[in-house]
Amino acid sequence: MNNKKIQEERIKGYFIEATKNIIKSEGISNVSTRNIANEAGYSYATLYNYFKDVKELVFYCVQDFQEEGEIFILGKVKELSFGKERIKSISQAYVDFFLEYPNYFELFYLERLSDVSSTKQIAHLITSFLDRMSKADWEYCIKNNIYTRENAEQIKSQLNFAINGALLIYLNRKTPESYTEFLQVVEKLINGILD
Amino acid sequence: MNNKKIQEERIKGYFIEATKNIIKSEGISNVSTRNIANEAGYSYATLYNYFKDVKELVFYCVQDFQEEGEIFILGKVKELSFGKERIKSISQAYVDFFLEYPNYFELFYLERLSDVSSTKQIAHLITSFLDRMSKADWEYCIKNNIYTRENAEQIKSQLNFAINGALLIYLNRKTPESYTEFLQVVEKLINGILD
DNA sequence: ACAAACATATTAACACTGTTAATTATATTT
DNA sequence: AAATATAATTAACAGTGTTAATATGTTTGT
Repeated sequence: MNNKKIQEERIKGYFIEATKNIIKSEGISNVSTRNIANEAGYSYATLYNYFKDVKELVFYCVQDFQEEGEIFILGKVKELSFGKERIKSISQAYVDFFLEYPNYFELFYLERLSDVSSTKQIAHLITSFLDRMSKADWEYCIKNNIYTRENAEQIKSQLNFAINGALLIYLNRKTPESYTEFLQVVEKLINGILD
Repeated sequence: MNNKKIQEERIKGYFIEATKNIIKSEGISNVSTRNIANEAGYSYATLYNYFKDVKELVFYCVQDFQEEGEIFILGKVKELSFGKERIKSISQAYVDFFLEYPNYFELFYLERLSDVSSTKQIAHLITSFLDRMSKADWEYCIKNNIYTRENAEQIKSQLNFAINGALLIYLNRKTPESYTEFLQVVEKLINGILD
């Protein structure tokens, strides 16, 4: 009974790993059942013994990619102490992460959700990512009267929406046109919201 | 020479009209060459005599949908006079428009662009939509010292990113879960940015 | 009026896609 | 070793976008 579960999880893991590799290297538009199965070393139909559909499988990658993101972001702010400046740096690093891995942004925000049960949790995982990364800093700011709790909630929400909106428009609508221009826009945006 | 151009534009129009109808009623995921051609009264391959690919055709709909949006938004703010409150109402109406026609938001922001030449103009049309709708109000505010020009640019940018980010997360990630909750979030967001 | 040239529309075909059912292969249990 | 359960595979279906070859209609020159 337990062995069966372990083996099942292992095989699921092979499919997830294969999917991750394809998203990482070729982007989500190149993800297909045949493609995944080939990379995983199975036939394409085997996938359906372990996942409801290919969308469910694809969204299983979110968790792992987010762990990558956490490491990426924390690596960029590790020598900073809690506070407003660290929130700025985390926000900046969050943008940098998706600039370096635009395929992840596609998965996180652009890909249509499936109607499977786990969807809600994944969606929550995604939308609370930035907040989670800067949680301690916000608490610090509130405790030190830099922001009121109410004020903090408001600004946090603004920041999250604005940053993801900016990424959406840059990555999916190529506006502004140049990379450096976008970096300037983001910097102004973050400072404008937090100050 | 001119007749030919006229006829060509007419037939293009039939395809665009067909595509618009499908997007409107069934959503962008149900758009297909066969589907469009059937609605337009042609064979699916005929499409390629008039458009480089189906994505080019699909993005031709943006202009018409935006005109719908303009009418929708202006209809909701027509008795207001220029100023900050009108910017708020326009922003609110902008959100309302995409809440009523989420398929349009998908096309405007979620659909992957083609690499055809006209892409850049369409992308610009999309990303400057909200700014265009409130252009006169911003000028009014600057002239009346409600905002400095620099300040206005900053806030306009924040507003645009945040609103589209909020729509992205609500429409594509179902966060927050309820409609009414989202309306509250948006109202707070708009007020928070503009005040 | 007729044939040649051109423009346009259609069908057939290709290489894909996700998904399901039937079939085969592999373990497991009796 | 035989019977049973489990898992993986192939075949098939109904789609997709796109292209090439074919058929149709229109215009032009003789």
